[in-house]
Amino acid sequence: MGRQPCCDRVGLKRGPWTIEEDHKLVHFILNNGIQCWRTVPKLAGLQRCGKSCRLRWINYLRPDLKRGALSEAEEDQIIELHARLGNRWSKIASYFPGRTDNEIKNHWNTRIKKRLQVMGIDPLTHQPIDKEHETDELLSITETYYDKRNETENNIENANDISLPNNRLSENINGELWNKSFKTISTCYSPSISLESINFSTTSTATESSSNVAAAPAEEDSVQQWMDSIFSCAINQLEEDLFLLRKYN
DNA sequence: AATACATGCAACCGCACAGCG
DNA sequence: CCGCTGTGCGGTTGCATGTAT
Repeated sequence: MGRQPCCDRVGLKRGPWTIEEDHKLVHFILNNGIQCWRTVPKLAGLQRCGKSCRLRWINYLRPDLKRGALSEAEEDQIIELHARLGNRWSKIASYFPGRTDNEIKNHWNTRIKKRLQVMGIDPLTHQPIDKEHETDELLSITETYYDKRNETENNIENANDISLPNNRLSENINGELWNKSFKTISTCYSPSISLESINFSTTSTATESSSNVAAAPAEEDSVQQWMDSIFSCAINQLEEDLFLLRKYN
């Protein structure tokens, strides 16, 4: 016995939405809100299935949607998030208020992928495509970089309470590359940040962590947000380093 | 001007998962 | 624990539009 279809498809309209349908859906949702998508088309007088209505609302009709092309800065952030999160488009979209997962996914598939390929980067792995021409040293650094980045980011993601850095972060933030990155951050981001001042410990308690976090540039941010900023900065720096290494090797 | 091909994006499909009885 | 339902997600498709020949 297969799964039942989400709705009775007989007599339901498919394909592009008309202006009249859009008006009906917007009018209904703004007046009644959304209790159950399955009932929305019936109550709104639409010959569509609930799923189709939901998609239309989320991807096109929501009033808080940001229109227009994605900026280069947004593209860069998508690349960085994709390297961390993979094809988890909804998760990536959550970093861009007013943008939808569908929009970001489409943008990735149609533009960013090509941009990365032109740059010689595999969009899937975010690693250089042509490894034959890389030097051993560069390959080693690249691998260390990605390993440490993945390990550390996984630890952050897996931490029970994302507001506290009481995970095994210190074990990962100890390589030379990371030291270098944090030094960079301390100059470009905030002079008060250093590995010493952060002093993440596997045994740190919530209170201890909070006092360390107080040195962070934006006290109102959660540690997760703060770490995101740090990683963003660190990753940019590392990518710049790799670029220079490639250039001069 | 006509045709073929490429591109971008809205929409659909099927699956996974959470919540509930 | 199990089955059903509703929702959300990621992959894919198909069409409209733009560009090249």
